[in-house]
Amino acid sequence: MPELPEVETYVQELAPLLRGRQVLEAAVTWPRTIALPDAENFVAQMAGQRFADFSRRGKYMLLGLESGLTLIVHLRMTGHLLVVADDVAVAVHTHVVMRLDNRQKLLFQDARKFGRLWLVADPAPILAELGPEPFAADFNLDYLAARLHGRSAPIKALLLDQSLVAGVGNIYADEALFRAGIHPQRAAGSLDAAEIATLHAAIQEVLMLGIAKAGSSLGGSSLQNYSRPGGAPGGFQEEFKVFRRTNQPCPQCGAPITRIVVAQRGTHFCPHCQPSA
DNA sequence: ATAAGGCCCTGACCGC
DNA sequence: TGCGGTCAGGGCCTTA
Repeated sequence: MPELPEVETYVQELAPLLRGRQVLEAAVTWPRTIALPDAENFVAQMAGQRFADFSRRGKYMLLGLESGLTLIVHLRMTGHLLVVADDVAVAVHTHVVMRLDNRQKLLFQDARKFGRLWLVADPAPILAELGPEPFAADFNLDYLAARLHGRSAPIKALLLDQSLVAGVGNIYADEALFRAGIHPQRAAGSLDAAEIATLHAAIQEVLMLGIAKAGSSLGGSSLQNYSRPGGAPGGFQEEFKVFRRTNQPCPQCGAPITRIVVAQRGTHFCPHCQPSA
């Protein structure tokens, strides 16, 4: 599941491939992929659009078009965007094809069909519920403390809440909590000031490390399902400390990593380094 | 308002 | 080998 680091890398790698390119025609084969407008209007409106600028907000990719419209893409679990030559056979799970003006085509593939595309004049309503970017000034200790104050939900659940901080998903939530030495089931409101500060730093650090890895030409990315926009597979086994390392030794103390379920999500932690209370 | 659970999907995996 | 069942999970929706 692509999270902020992978989406950031995606955007950076897509930009040079798409900037200035015009969409000659679009086709949609799984209409539910298109969140806005409906698939028919999406196809009609995408024709002739030219890609201009590229950015990211949380896990959303924002592909700005010269017309002023924005193509928003959320990969969710298994979505991929890739640019291939026009004559490449379209693989299974390809739900959107956009033929470009340079004998290439932009594909959206998604085995699980959770990913979504929007074509809108104003991205703001789509992004309205997102919290601050993890590296922005408004994601600070005062903010985090205020948002955690009084909350009984497990801290892991709040880290997954995109309105608290945008872009953290299941992988980096587990990694941040491990780095901070905080048990994922701790009631969010029970964290003291020192723990909040440690967690705040840990969130930024694991995301930064993720970006460095996802962006490095050798390291590839984190995820089995993640592949580069050009189509080459990203590296699969990431050096995560705890994520999906059930029963493997903790890199800090050697205790076996434990897997539990928190907020309906598989959750991995070290019971020794992340004591429950 | 908050918390918890279901839902969408299908490839991977497991046990028989 | 084949087959049925279970699991994974981001964001959205419903329920309490």
